[in-house]
Amino acid sequence: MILFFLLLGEEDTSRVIVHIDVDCFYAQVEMIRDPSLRDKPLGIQQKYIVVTCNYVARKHGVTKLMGIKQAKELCPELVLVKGEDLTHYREMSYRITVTLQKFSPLVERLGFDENFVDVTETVDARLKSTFSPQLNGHIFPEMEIEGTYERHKRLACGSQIAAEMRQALHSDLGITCCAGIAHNKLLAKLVAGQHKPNQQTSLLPGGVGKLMGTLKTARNIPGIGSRTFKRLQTLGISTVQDLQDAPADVLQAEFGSQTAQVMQQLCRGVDPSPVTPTGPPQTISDEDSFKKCASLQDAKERMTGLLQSLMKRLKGDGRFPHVLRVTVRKLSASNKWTNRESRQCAIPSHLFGTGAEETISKLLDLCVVLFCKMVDVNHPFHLTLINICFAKLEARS
DNA sequence: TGGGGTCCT
DNA sequence: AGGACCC
Repeated sequence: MILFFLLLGEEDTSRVIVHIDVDCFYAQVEMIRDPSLRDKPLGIQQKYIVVTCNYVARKHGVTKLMGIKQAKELCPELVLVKGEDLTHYREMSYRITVTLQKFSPLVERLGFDENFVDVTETVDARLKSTFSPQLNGHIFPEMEIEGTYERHKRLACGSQIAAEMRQALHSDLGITCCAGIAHNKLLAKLVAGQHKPNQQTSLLPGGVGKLMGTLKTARNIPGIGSRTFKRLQTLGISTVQDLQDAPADVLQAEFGSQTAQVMQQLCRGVDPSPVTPTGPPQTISDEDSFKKCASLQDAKERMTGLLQSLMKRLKGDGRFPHVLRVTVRKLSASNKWTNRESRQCAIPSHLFGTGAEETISKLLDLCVVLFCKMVDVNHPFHLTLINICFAKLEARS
């Protein structure tokens, strides 16, 4: 049946995808670590930015990525916890993914605080035992339709599984989250945001157009980033409706036929991309930003610190990296971001054979070589960021 | 605007 | 090695 429709170019609406989006993730982790923070306005601080905050702080108008100064003006009682060290967030993030993997092996991470889960097979298995679930949580669009639940058993079953996932996250880890349930990743993610925090929403197939219509601009479609959006605006395209109405040949001329087709599918709520299980990380990196680094000595001290914390993470991972990359950001007249430069080299395997001290010192030597390919240390320089990345992680042979 | 990540060109 | 995207 499915194959027949796909051969006719119809989209596959038979999957059941759950998107899990943790509420104000870093703030929750800190509130779990220190429950006395629960009823206080809390912001997580990285450098001079509040990267996220709890809902008490949001009531006072504090938002994500707000400057400390402005946040304190809006909310003088704001409690700030430093969050530059991601260790605890990373650990909780993986515990969340592991918990979700008990429901299906098809779990895809997106950042530290979002996961997609394809529960199609679980739904099919449950529905075989002639059991008719009620829909759990909110429904989009919000309206009473006769027979809604009967005609959408698979969605209702998915919503029950989502509720069980959220219960497991809460009882096992103390984490609250939102969930979106729909027939593809795009729609599951978008619908999850309809009721926040700590709630879940299921999308009826008939509500796709309305859901896409809630987006302010095409920029709000995941997959259409700032660069692509600027190019669209060049063509006079700004809203989702503009994109839906745009002639295919106009988009093809600007973006090529493949990306043009993907964009026109996305703006209609069509997303055939599979949930791809994430597996162990491809890279392990650590970075630090600062006002000024202007000497090789300073850079070496900073890189040593980064290498020390990277080595601890590597021990937990169990694999060994075969590539080392150093990235710097130079203080630049104009472009604050995208002005990073990087150099990489192979890591000789024997380097991890000896003690940690030895290893770090040899890695630092490699870092200095890479660093000097980007920075003329005989000339004055001014860096604002250094990143060290381990890549090509493989089991030791 | 942080401190991470992914994949593609 | 850089660029786009995501959080």
